[in-house]
Amino acid sequence: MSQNPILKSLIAEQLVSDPGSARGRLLTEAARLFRDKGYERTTVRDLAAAVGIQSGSLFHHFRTKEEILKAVMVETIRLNTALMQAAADQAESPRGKLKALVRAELESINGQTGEAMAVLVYEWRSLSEGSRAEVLELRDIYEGLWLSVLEELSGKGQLKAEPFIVRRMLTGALSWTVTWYKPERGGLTLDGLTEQVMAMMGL
Amino acid sequence: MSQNPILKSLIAEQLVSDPGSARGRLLTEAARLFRDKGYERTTVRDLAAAVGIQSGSLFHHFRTKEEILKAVMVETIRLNTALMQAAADQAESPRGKLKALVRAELESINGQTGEAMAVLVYEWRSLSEGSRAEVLELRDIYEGLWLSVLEELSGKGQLKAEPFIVRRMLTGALSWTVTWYKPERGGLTLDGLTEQVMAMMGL
DNA sequence: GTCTATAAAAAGATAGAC
DNA sequence: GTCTATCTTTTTATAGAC
Repeated sequence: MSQNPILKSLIAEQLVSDPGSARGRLLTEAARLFRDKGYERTTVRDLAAAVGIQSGSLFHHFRTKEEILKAVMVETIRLNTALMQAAADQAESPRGKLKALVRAELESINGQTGEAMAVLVYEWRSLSEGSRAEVLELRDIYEGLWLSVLEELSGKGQLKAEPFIVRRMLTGALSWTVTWYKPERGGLTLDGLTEQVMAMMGL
Repeated sequence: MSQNPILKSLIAEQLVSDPGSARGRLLTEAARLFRDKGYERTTVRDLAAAVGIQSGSLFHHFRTKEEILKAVMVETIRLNTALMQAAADQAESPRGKLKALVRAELESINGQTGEAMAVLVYEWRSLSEGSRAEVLELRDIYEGLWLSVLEELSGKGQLKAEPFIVRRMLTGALSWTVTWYKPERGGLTLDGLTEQVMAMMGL
């Protein structure tokens, strides 16, 4: 199992769980179930069965079911903030940076960690009030990354609408791809999809 | 209670429930609860309380809780197909038609029927397999309306990306506005938001 | 058409043995 | 760290009176 160097360093810093560990495997399976069935429809018995243990044993790892949801969200946003940062750093021009961000977010949503990204976007309501604050704080960092690139682009007159509105439109549009984009069949590659998104914005 | 003439004629044809009727009021309240708490977190007791009856009495109107979800979706898509058709018919040019569709969908999502539109988009997973077919059939008509306008625009060389991809991006982007767009505070009107969306596409 | 009462099942969580 | 067994609560749905 070869691992992304970014993921590797986050694991070393204990900011995300090793996918090979018991906790990591549970969170991976939880993300998949939460995306497919929704958090509420997923029972603790489903979660336990997915990693091959009994439901009672789950509570040795997490105090409540909601704590699992929160962990999925926190670790996902930490990982993806690092991924976006790395993507943006690779490019020089503002346009190149935006394209790299779009590509990276599409990859996250439709790739291995896609389940977890979808959970982050669509299961917000199921997070308890207390947990929201922590996730929100992390999300602000993530969004700040996007905004700084969009504002740079806007400053050069290359953006046709307001940066914060463009970002919100992109959030909706890119996350929605999880419901329809199937890279396996049909000729549209991730790069092709990225191009379409950029083209749509006249970039 | 003055009513939209389009809504009025749909009620007359018994394609959607009168919001004043018992059934109509229940569906309105159900849509609101389903959007705010999610379908699964909303109990039949919540639904009953929202219209001032006991939970047992609900089952005189609907056989199951899921039937309520399905009814919300079916009636919402019927109403909105009619609304989009009327909007598109008002404009002459392809660009004008697209703008009218964007405006109308934003209005639906963020206006009085917005709760129900959000349910349609975000509660799809909670619909039983059997019910999906019926809703899907109606959705195809709705989407066909958008596609014909986008293809017309594309034929004139005014669209920078493929019609079906643009539509899917718009679906995600416009429905996502329900999570952040607050017309009351902040200066952005619905027309302003519509302009931003069109501008983003270079239109 | 709504009420009360309750059946029947499902779900989150706990306790103690191994 | 996982198992079995079970408690407690919640939830959908039903039955029959009014």
